Amino acid sequence: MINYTNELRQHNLKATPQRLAIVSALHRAGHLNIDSLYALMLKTFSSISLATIYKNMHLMIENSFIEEIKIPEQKSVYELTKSAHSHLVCKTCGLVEDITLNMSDILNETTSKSHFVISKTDLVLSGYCKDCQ
Amino acid sequence: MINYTNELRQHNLKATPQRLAIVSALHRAGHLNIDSLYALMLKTFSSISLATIYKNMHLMIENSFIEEIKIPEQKSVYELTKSAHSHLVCKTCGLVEDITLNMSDILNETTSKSHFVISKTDLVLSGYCKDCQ
DNA sequence: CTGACTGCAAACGTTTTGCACGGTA
DNA sequence: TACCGTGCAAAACGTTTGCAGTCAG
Repeated sequence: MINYTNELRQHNLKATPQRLAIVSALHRAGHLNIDSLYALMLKTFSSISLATIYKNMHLMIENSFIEEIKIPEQKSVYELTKSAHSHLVCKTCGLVEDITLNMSDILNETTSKSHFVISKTDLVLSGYCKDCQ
Repeated sequence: MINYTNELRQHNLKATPQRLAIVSALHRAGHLNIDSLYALMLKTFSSISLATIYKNMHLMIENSFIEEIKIPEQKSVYELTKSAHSHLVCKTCGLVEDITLNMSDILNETTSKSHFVISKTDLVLSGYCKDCQ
């Protein structure tokens, strides 16, 4: 199990036990919504507060340590910040998976068809995972 | 101003004045969040209830008459269902615009890199519109 | 030692519900 | 006329806040 103490400090965040637990839960699970994260945390911190979870999520999002992913017809999930990528979501079981796709054609097409300057692309591909097809 | 009476009925929805007003507001504005929609509705229906708005949104989403678009760091907006397309969002002024992009390369790449069967793609391109650059 | 973090409880904003009345088909 | 839809008020829900005590650095 990786120790995130230094990473947290580099993002101006104190390495409290609760925070370390949140981060390593995200590391292990990949993607978690608030409820699942809270449920996981309760296993090790029986008295952790939902307020603590929310406060930490905001703080870590502000400091770009984690990111929120909004998903159609599902609750948002959170993940540790990594290099840009897209998401696969299973409509049946809710599984969320990362996938790295080449966006350059899309961005070129956007530039030629609009007057927007794009700084971020969020792509969610919904369908059915291997097990649910 | 287009009359949506028949379209509503085709989707098993009675054409009430409130519902017609919601639909034509969406038609005119293109994309609206709940607050803006409610504010607009109050101009013509001074006693319309937020509960009515919510009930209608759900009903019309279930019947595929309208769709919710989830946007990073902004409130969701709603639009009349049209053929598949992506969205441009301005980080400064919040403007949401439709854009039709060719997704076939992305879908092919996804098929070759994963075991998901994709049925829907949601792409939000965030950046700066012509006026806000 | 000091400021930041935690847990609790209360507050808050948003969305949902139940119900009596009113309107569409 | 029969049912569906509306508006109101209350309830439920998820999230945020204030505060006193605790802990990391």
